[in-house]
Amino acid sequence: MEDKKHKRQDILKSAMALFKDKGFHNTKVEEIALGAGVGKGTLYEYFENKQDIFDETCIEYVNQIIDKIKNISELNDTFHNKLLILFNENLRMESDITLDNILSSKNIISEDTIKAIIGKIFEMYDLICGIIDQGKEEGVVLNNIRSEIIACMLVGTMSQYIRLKSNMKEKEIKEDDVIFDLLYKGFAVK
Amino acid sequence: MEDKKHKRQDILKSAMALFKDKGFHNTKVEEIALGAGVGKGTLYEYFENKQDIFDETCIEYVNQIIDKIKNISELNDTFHNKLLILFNENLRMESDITLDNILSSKNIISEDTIKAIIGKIFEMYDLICGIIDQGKEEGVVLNNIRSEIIACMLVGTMSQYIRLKSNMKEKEIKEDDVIFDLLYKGFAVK
Amino acid sequence: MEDKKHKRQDILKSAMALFKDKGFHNTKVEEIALGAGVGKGTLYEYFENKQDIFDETCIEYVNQIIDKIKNISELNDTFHNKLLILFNENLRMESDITLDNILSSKNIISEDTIKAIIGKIFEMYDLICGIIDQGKEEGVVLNNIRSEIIACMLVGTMSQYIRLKSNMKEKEIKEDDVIFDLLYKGFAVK
Amino acid sequence: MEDKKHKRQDILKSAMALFKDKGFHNTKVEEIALGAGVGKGTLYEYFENKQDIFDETCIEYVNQIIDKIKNISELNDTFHNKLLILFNENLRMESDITLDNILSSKNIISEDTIKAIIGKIFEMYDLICGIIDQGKEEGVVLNNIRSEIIACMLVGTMSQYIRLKSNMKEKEIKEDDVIFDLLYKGFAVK
DNA sequence: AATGAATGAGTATTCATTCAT
DNA sequence: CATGAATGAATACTCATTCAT
Repeated sequence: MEDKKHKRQDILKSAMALFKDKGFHNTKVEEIALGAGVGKGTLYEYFENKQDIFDETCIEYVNQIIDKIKNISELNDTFHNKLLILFNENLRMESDITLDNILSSKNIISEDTIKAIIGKIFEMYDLICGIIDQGKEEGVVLNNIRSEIIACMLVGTMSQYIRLKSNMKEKEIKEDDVIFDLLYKGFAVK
Repeated sequence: MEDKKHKRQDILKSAMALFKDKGFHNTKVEEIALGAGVGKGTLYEYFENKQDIFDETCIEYVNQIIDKIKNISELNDTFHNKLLILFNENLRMESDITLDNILSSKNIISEDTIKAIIGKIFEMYDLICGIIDQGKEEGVVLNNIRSEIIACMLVGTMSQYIRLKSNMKEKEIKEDDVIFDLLYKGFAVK
Repeated sequence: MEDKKHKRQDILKSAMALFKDKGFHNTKVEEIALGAGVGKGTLYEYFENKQDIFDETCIEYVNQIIDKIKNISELNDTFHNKLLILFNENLRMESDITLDNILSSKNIISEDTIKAIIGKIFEMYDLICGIIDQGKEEGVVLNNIRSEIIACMLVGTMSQYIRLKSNMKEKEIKEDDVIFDLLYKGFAVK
Repeated sequence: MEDKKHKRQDILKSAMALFKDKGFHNTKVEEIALGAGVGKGTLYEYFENKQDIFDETCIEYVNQIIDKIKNISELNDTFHNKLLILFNENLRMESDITLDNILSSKNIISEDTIKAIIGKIFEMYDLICGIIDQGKEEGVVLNNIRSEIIACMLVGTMSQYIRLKSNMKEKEIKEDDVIFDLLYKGFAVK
């Protein structure tokens, strides 16, 4: 039974790597099997079809992201530090926390899975709002603005900053703390 | 000659609509031809292959976005108003200005086209930085922060806000001016 | 247009030969294409799928049989001679006139096609009953027995006789006129 | 040992039901195992492969038919009554006594099994000829006609009548005794 | 002896591309 | 120039068979 769960994980792992690298249509079922160290037919013992594998891969990926944020939000630390950790974590992952890049494969994922992922986005926002609420309690964050809106700015800016860095590797961009400061104080002259 | 250019545009237009709606792999060459009102073989008179059509479609799309931003930046108006127009324009398009959603089809676009698009992203950033520089001249925007970084916050926040709105249609979110204000002043308690 | 109809016929002809020889499941689509002198993909220009080809093949085959019987029934000849021709025709074809051997592939043919074929069996019976009615008018065939029942004996006996001959080639069986006589007079001692 | 024979029978029984219902290619080995209440692997303890199971199933089926005819022929009764019983028995089975419907799966059965079945057809004919010979001795059946030929008419007519009944369920056909009479006296006007 | 998880050979079908008209 | 009929390479999926337990 343990073994069965393990093989399933192997398949998902192999699939995730390939889907990330080559996309859904350019990944052959046989490659997934090869990567997982099992036979082609075995995939169909654990999954309905290729689509099913993709959907589960998305869910799995999304869950990993959620888990990371949850861990951060449960830390015994200040709002500021949690934000810092969240930021660095994302930088390290070289992916964004928005989950939106998954939704960009809308024409591939099944309706049900899309709904599930949108649900996860809610969940993620809730977690981040929790962190922001802590900031409000600490008296660090403005009280009169809905946390969702602040979360939106945080998430958007962070992920955009990360994309900018990865796209424009030639131009040196290392203003990690500048952008952080910007979020706190805005760009307006006081 | 005029006619030739025209037919080419028809094909690109048909292709863009289909690619947006169904993605690259789910769009059949025959459908593109049908939508353009030409024969299947004709596509190959104007383009190398399906891949080529996709690449050109991306470039075309990107150019449209650039054009819009250029138009805005060339307006004879204040920094604040230009930002407002940019924001509303994007809201209206229900797509983001980041071009990143195009880059999410990395495994489809050819290397060369990706480079071209990244070039366009530079271009877009330059245009937005131009607007921000105007803000600095007007004394409205902080002078001691690189414009790229501010642009990054602007672009990221705007697009994230738009995504949030489209994903969570049930939850009423209409804090358009709140988020605008947030960018100016940050979320920190003064 | 003529050409198109022609190619369709080529495919059906190739398919019929292969299906007769090897059955549905042992006949590969590629073989049908090869036999018809066209590419694999071409089959799908003219037919929905393999199943469709099979169904059409059955209908085609059935129509050929019906045509033969119709031709015989429309001859300007006596009941007896028509029966003789029918009998010899079947002997020559080395298949039976019952159409039932087609219905033996029940689990292969689609519902609709089965219905169509059963309809054809009615048609065939009607034609044979027509011949029998002529016999009644000629005063050669008993008037007080439903023609269907007589047709049943005719068809059954003929086809069984043919099967017997083909299965038991070693044992000499050449009582063609004996069995014919038997049908007329029965086996009872007078 | 008893147990071994029993399990073998279970498998054949399950297989026969499925093959009759769905045909060879649409019956999965797993289903046979399931129906027999054994594991998939167990089938291969008792049979070489799926083909082998099918062949044995055919033989089994054929033997059942032979047995029935043998039982009838061994009855202590008149020719006429034996014929009547044979006829009704077949009607009840809703299948024909000809074994030819088995031979219609020619492309599935192995060469050897086909030979075996043709042998069985001989056997069956011999049994029916025995019954007919009894009729001759009783002075009821014409003496100057080979029994095989009469058997051929009997078998062919009976099975055709049964097929007709099953195919044309809507049209009422209940001339069981009429067709019986027809065999005795033929259709000719005296 | 009995099992069923694992396997991969085998095949129908799709669709971008070609080229004769 | 324009076309669309013809093509076959490419690939997801099935299922009989094996073999470690």
